[in-house]
Amino acid sequence: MKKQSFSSKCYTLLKKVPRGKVTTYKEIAKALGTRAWRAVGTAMNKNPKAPKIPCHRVVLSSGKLGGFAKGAEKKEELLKKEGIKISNKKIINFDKLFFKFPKNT
DNA sequence: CTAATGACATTTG
DNA sequence: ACAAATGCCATTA
Repeated sequence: MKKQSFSSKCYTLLKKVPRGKVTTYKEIAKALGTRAWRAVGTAMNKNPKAPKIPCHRVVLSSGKLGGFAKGAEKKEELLKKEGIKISNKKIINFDKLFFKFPKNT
């Protein structure tokens, strides 16, 4: 397993996101050194490790929730439980709740 | 290998 | 500001 699939890297980064914070597909892709936001979302949809990965903490770069395999409504509820305030499917204090990945590990 | 798909992002009207 | 159209990259058939 020297080189995991692109999706596996996304899950790894996602697990690094602390509870109560959120990240965007674009940031993940950028952290991986790519521009495949699309592929990131596609990878999340597969979500082979559903409860193991906080996929519900990933939102659109616009600050909106985006989509969710179990339903966007469910995702909103989960984020609210994390302590995140949401209004009209939009995250409040998004820039404050936004978790950015470190450049060097 | 080629074509189609998708939990997105950016630009244009 | 919002909606629609276009572009993007990796995965799947």
